[in-house]
Amino acid sequence: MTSRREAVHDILRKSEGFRSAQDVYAQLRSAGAKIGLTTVYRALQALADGGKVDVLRTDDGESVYRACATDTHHHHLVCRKCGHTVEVAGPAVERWAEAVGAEHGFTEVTHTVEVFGTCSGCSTSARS
Amino acid sequence: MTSRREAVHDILRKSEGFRSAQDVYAQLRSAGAKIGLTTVYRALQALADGGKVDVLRTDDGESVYRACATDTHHHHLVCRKCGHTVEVAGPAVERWAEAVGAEHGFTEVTHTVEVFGTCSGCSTSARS
DNA sequence: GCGATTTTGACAACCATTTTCATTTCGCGG
DNA sequence: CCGCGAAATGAAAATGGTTGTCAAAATCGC
Repeated sequence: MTSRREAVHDILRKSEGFRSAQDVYAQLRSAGAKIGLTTVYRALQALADGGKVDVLRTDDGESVYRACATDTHHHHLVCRKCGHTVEVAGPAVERWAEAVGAEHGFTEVTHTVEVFGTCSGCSTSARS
Repeated sequence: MTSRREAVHDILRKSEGFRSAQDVYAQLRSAGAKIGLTTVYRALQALADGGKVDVLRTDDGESVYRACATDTHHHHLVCRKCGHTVEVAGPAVERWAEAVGAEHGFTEVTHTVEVFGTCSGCSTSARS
């Protein structure tokens, strides 16, 4: 684990929601770190490859990253307003995906699931 | 519904799996149509906005499109090898997403789900 | 300390997608 | 059919997230 990867991982550990490479880079630079954008991308990729970080694609096509709170398989419930993110287990989804795959003769079935909503904090402030 | 949008929609209706804008453009041009890449993108966007076409983002971040076989809410089971796609209903997923959202105090809950696997055709040929 | 290997950073390159703007097409009413 | 305003189009330029390149720096293991 090199110092740059550690710095990148640290930012994600201290963040609550998903962060883009551009975000992480901007934050590190404004904190005075000497790090290149390419290095940020590569660090994020290495962290993701090592299972330390989750990646998802936004509607815009950009990759965003979040430090894993748990090693177990999980999904994300993300506030569409503030980005607040909760890791959730999805046993019902796993079962459904397996069943649907089997029903149509598919093997090696994998799935992606993301859930979006408005969190209680944002619902409350939107009303005031 | 303009002639360009109709042409684009036609390509998707005659395709089985998801197609990228670049694919659709290449096919239209090689069939002799005089159409611009930008127009393809805009036609796809209009079709998606009108609910006639599903969009999803690939792992590469590229958008791909598929004509909707049904107006009802559905998900996709996609072969990772050949692109063969089946539309599937997911009542268990809907219930789970609602429950998970409610459990964490979220409102206006939406979800994205895609399922990937190797279809029976590809499993069979991979073995030969 | 040393050599081999890996990582880094700045810059260039890539590529899907969107913007710009002049032109064409569309849809409607007369 | 014609005229008109609005919408759509196409080509070229621009955008911006991401990756490749390559020399230099850092790391690793002995």
